[in-house]
Amino acid sequence: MLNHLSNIVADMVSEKLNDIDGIVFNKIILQKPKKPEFGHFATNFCFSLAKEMKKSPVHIATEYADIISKLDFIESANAVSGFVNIFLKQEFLNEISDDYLKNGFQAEKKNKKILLEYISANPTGPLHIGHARGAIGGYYIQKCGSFLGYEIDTEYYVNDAGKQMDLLGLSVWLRACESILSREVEFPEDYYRGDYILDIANDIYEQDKNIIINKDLKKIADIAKSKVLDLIKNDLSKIDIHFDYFVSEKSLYAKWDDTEKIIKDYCYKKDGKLWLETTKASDEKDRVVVREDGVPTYLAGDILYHKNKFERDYDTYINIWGADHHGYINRVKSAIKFLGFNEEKLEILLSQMVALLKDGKPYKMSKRKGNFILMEEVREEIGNDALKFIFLTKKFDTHLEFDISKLKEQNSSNPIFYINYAHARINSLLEKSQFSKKDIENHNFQNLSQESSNLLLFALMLSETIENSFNQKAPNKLTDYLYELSSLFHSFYNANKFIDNENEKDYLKVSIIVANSIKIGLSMMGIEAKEKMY
RNA sequence: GCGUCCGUAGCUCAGCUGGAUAGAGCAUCGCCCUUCUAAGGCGAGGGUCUCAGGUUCGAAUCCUGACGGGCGCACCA
Repeated sequence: MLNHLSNIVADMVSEKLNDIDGIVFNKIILQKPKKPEFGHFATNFCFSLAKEMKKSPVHIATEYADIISKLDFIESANAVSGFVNIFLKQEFLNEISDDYLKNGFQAEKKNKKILLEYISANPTGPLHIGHARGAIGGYYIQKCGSFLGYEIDTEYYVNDAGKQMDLLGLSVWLRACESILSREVEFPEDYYRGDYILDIANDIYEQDKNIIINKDLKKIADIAKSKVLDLIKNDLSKIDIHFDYFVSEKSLYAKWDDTEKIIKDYCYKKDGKLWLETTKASDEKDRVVVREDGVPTYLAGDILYHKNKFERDYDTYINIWGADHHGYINRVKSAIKFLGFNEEKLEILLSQMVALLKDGKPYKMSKRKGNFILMEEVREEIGNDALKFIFLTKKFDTHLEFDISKLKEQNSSNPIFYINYAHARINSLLEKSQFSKKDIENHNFQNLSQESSNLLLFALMLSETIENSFNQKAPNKLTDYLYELSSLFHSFYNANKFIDNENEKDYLKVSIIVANSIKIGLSMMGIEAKEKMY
């Protein structure tokens, strides 16, 4: 069981109070106080008890602080205007630290299977910077989830059916006609531009020129799709993203007739189309699933896809969608209900749009016009680590604003450098010290100052930070934590000399724990902590 | 118009299961390298938490209503 420090302490305090009083404390919630002098932990439960007990919070706090301070792992517990501020004993901190150094964080299996679907960008062009948020966010969710003991499979839904595929085929063919066959062609307004279209055209022509000459659009589209998908996979592999499954939309349609039978009670015909009564669930209007010409709509594909997903029997399904799809949630959830599945198992995370600026001005991207910024382009410019970190510094549902020009000049102002720097400094201190790492790890704290115990305590709170971040799907909780931890360390470093200090072993043991937490934290983002900065 | 996300320092954003003096980065201005990595630290200035009501011992946080912005409102994906 992954036992978080604040839980351990809260449990022991609750238990003690239950023993002496009629009131049952389920669990006291401990907070990290704003100021270090308020203690290692603080709790405000006296405020909520005041009404029930008909006593003033201050009175209650005084009474309980006295009891709490008698616990053998507590150094002191003080009542301050209704709060109880708790300081832990050095021996207790030592015990927790040794456990951390020896066992790390070992999460027990949660026996919960999660299917995480993310990115699922249409295979009509390489990934652009707007996709990066979902991509990196999904990767993060997967890492944290696995760390916490969930079993997570990842999946990419490939929209390889419909009009856009026709358009992709046509775009490639037209480019081939223009550039290879030197014919005069007229491009429709909304065709796909970009160099990759020409590359694909060239490839196909080299492989079998007849495909182009005979204008075999179906075949062209088919080849183009798989080539684009390869491009996407290649971009993703560079940031270490790999999927367990790719599911093709096209391949699902073979089962449409059977599926239609299951939901037929919720369907009706009107104007030659088949409608789904999604208003009977939670939607605002009914939706067409099959058009007059017999071609199923995109929703039909999603019905098939979610049927397919739910038949695979996971405990939870997480989809990460772009926020522009939010109107789609009710439709899909309605359909899942009609199929006889529990739609509450589906959690949809909307990642808000990334608004791009260029030199302070709004920068509009359009895939079809070809004026989009590729994720790969930015990755090459600023590197894997910065790309990943930056996209995780904000909640999914915050609108994110990036200035492309600034992003490209990221240097010392980039927080990832700051965090790595702390890690590298610790590494360097350990090299400088006359004591071996083993000596330091085996050392028992002798004389922890308030600053050092504060730093230590914060470093020990890594696991609960990851859990909170995962549960709330808020990656910024971890990036903020790592930044703050690094900041505490840098401060401490500047204020204290480590080597040849009488407290050298104390300081270095704390530092090892800080470095561990930084390392594990960064690994959740697929970033390797640096041992050296130069 | 309806739905949805949001509105906190000059800018980008934390803080939101109600609690101690509302925080950070960037930008601006000072200070700290004969001392372990200055890609660092310390300090200063900068706020009517959009507005108006309500709930309460206590509201940036919860509720209602305005106002302002992004996105969506397809038989496109």
